[in-house]
Amino acid sequence: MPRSAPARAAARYHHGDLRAALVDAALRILVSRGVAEVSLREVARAVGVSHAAPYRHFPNREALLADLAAGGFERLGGILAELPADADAGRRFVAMARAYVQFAQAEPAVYRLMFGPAVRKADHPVLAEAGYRTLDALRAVLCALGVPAPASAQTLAAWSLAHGLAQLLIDQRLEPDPAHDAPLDADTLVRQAAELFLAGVRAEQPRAPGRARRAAPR
Amino acid sequence: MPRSAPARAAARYHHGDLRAALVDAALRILVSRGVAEVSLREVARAVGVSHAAPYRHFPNREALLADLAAGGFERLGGILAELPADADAGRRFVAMARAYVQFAQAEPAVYRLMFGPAVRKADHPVLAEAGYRTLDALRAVLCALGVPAPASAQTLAAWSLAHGLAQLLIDQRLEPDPAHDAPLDADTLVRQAAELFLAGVRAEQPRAPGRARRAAPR
DNA sequence: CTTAGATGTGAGCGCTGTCAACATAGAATG
DNA sequence: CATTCTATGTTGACAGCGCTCACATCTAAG
Repeated sequence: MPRSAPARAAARYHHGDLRAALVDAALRILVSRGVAEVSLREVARAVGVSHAAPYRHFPNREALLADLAAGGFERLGGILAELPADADAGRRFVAMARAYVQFAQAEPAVYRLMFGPAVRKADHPVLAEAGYRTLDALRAVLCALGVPAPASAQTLAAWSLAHGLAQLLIDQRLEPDPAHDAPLDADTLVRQAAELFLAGVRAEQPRAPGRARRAAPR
Repeated sequence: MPRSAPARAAARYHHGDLRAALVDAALRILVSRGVAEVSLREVARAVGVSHAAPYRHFPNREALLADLAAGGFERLGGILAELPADADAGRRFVAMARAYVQFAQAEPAVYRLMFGPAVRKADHPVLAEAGYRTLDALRAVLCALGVPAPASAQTLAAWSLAHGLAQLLIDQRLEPDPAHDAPLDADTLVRQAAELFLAGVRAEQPRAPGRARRAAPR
């Protein structure tokens, strides 16, 4: 069966849009069988081209994975951008944390690709940029909460909390310890953690009248 | 040159303690060149045995990696256990967070192995157990802080914070955004994050009656 | 039409994990 | 001591992988 618009005949020498088809197949394999199974040869096989064809569109395997990661950043960015606007910045923060972790749980393999070491961001500056922009959404909410500096420890701590929670959840590190029966509802956990964080921010906030101690560490 | 005590002759058929030598060589390669370079054949080469010899001691590559991860848990457990006792539970908590992140930064590849998906804990229950025991140390400190349930959201949030911070740091996700010149001293960041967390815990604490926070801070 | 560039093919290299058959050493047993 | 058993190491092989090359084919510009 032909696979896309410009493909009318069954077997054509030129594919039409091989690059997109490769990314598509790779994503399917990534989601269903894990990153280890995403080989250029397997992807080529899935699309129905020769094993060397992908090299006309990607310099190497990592570049293909980087493309998948970039797609993940796009989806995550869209989700965070379309969160319902809430007057209460605190509720907005909690909602964002929940959406963030839910994304990681919905696409664990992609999430690992986005933030893990599989694709070195040094070789793919687009990804570093995408990461910064994702962080910007978080910054905006925290700014509305009254957190001063844009790259403050609070912002990074918030991200760390969400990232750590996501990571631990998708790597099954928070499975209920057999010693203590805890059903562990992930979403509840995220909400509680986010509120705990909020409590911390609000507790430290009043101490800054006009802003007391700013950067000046040590 | 002979490599260990029971090896006096230059080339013996039996190695003496090949298993330990393999783990040792693997760790060296892991640290110096990354997990991707840790191949059974390369490790065997480094030790000076044939390429199939490792299969007498490990059923597959993942089992060798699991051993490295277990070693990491042991070292981390030792570090956390030997933290200087401090009367103030809050200071103890901050010290623990710092030690935790410092370990991750000192042995990033091992840390990733310990908590990442490279080694499936389902196949290596020893690792899951080790993870729980590491968490126990954290639980103890938080318990001293007055956090009620042992598997409470607070405990998991604390772990998530430390884990996320460690992960983001070793994956270079917190590199100073070129847009904002922040030198980003990791240790300061960890301390601030930990104190923010403490503030949150203390702010939520008084709501629990029957026992106010005893660990009278400052 | 001609030709140049882009895109897909096929063969092949060296690497890997893993297995099976074989070789050897050390320990247990007679 | 001689024998046998078992643990351990070796050799050889297979399939799969990333990647590169020379070549084939298609598309489009001149």
